[in-house]
Amino acid sequence: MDEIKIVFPDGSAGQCNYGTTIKEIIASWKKEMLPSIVAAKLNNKPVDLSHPIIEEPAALSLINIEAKEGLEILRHSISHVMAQAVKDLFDGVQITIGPSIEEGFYYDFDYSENFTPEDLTKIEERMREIVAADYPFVRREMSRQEAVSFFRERGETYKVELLNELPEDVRTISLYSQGGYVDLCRGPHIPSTGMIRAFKLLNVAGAYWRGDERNKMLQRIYGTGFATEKALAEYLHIVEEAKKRDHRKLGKELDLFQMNDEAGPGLIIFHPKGARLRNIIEDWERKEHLKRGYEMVIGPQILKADLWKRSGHFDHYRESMYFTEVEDQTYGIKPMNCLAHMLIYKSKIRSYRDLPLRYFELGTVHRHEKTGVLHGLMRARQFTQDDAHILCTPEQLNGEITAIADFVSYAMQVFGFDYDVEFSTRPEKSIGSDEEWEMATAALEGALKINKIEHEVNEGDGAFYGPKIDFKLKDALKRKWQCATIQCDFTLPERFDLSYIGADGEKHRPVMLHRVILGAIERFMGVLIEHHAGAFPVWLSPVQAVLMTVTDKHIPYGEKVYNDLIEAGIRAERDFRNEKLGYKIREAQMQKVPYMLVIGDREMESNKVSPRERSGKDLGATGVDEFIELVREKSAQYQ
RNA sequence: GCCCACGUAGCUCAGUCGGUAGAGCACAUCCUUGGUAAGGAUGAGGUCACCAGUUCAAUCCUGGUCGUGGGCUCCA
Repeated sequence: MDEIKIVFPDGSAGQCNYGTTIKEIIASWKKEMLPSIVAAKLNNKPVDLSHPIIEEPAALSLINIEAKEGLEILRHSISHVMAQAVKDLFDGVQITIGPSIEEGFYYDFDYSENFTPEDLTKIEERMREIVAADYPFVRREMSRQEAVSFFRERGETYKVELLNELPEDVRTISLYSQGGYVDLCRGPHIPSTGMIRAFKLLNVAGAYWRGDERNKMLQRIYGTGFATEKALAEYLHIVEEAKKRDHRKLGKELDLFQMNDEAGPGLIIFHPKGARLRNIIEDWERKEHLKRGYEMVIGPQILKADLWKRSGHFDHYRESMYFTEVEDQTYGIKPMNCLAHMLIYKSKIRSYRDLPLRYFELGTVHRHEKTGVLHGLMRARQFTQDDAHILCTPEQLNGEITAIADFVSYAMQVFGFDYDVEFSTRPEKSIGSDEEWEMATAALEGALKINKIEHEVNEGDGAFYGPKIDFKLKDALKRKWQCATIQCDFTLPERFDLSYIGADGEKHRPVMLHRVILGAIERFMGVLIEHHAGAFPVWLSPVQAVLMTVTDKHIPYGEKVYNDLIEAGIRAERDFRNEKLGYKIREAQMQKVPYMLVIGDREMESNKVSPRERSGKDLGATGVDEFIELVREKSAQYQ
């Protein structure tokens, strides 16, 4: 067979000689495209550009460097270049794995010394040399046996381990090399190192071999790469922007909360303004839950350990719980709110006519999170969930899930977020029977299907007592945050022997849903802070307006206006200090207060205020009532 | 919990190759009464995270503890 029929990416037909490489085909077809093509797909299989065409049919499509897939290949190739640079510079380094990840790539190394930030600079320099040398990425295939002895000879024991753990049926192993560096890799890769134009090494971190904490800690170098310098600069700019928005930084600057060494790690102390913000959110929660048929309940903070044994928490969640001894009794400090809700249900005989019962609690829980995971408001040891437990008949399950999904959708709209939905199934460590899990899984999945809710599936990611639907909101920087979740639980009603009397006069087991809407209020506040960069919309602003006098003689009138605003429920503050107006404005601006009300001669004479928006826009002289109305309009969600 | 880095005034940070520290902002007092992002002067403020060790001498070196940050594992 000398001639092979090929189908070009645009669908047109052509032919080439047996063994012609894809690169050669593109060169003769549309040469100008070559610089932006990292790899190709041959009959939908990703391959290198150096791949020869030796089979029919040969349908080609190209992978552009700017496309998601192209970027992944580019980054993966950069990680190989980085590994080469590290091997060149440091003796005795063992390479392990180095994939591309969402925002870049990493490579894990086993090395006796620690890499320093200066080392990163050196590695980058060496990488630039490798890029300048324009080494081709060469694919080589060998048998499993050959590959094992090849890496064993080179002292790359991690690669040998990887090879040994490949499934039996993998017989041929592919290796990629560039400029003397060889790595075990499936590929494809970019044609040569010269194609790399924009990359940066970001930081060094520890990472367990194969992500298992029982294994050795390796050193991971993170980096990122883009098709162009411009795209890299844009990415680095977003990283900077994220740093500026860091809720821990803004929390301090805006005087919202503190974390205090003396109080303990993971414990949040809300300052007046942070407490106000939190109260606004919680008021909104109560109002919305009452509207939707929830009843508010309040459980105790500690419950006897025996009860936690009964619920299964003692066996499955003990490591994350705090315990305390009182009068020879062990009490568990609640890490979840469900127990008291179970006891409320059990306090009397329930009829099917009572269901569904929806118990809502802004429940404060304590979880003994590992120190290394604590992160400002996002990950604390004490936090408050907008938690509810719904007890219903199996038939009602669908409607309840639908209603929750609607609630979440409404909440996200009110707070201004987009979101994704993820569905998680049974994890390894779980309680309950197979049938229960199947029923619960089918119920959640069914509701998603009926309501046509688009979602991803995370196998094995569910809670230990049931499968769950997670809603991940997306903030202004497109970062995802876990907030709402719906978890189906057939186990707890069983363990607590919950029942209701059905229309048939018989006892039946109710089904339970655990759900949160905003999740942890603390985390949600953290997300809000970062989403708005601290400049909250009027309805959420801890301080909605600052009154500022031009001179001391305006203070009496200022006090009168202040009283009017406070009376009307506006969160106003006074800045009547002996400072210039510009100074007061600057301060209010940095505190990101939505309105600054200037009070001088003109306002005093006309009985008005002059609001200046946070944007810098001057609204001109406005009656006090008129201003109150304006703020009310902008706070409609809250009223 | 694990790996690495870090911890200096209320905040942001400088500094001391071992001889008990400094700036800007904030704060206080005084002057100034000034219309849309910093008016001026003076002053107060630190057991250099904590505990040991080495040393004539430790904020600096060593070890430990606590905390913070970036990750890993885990998770609302």
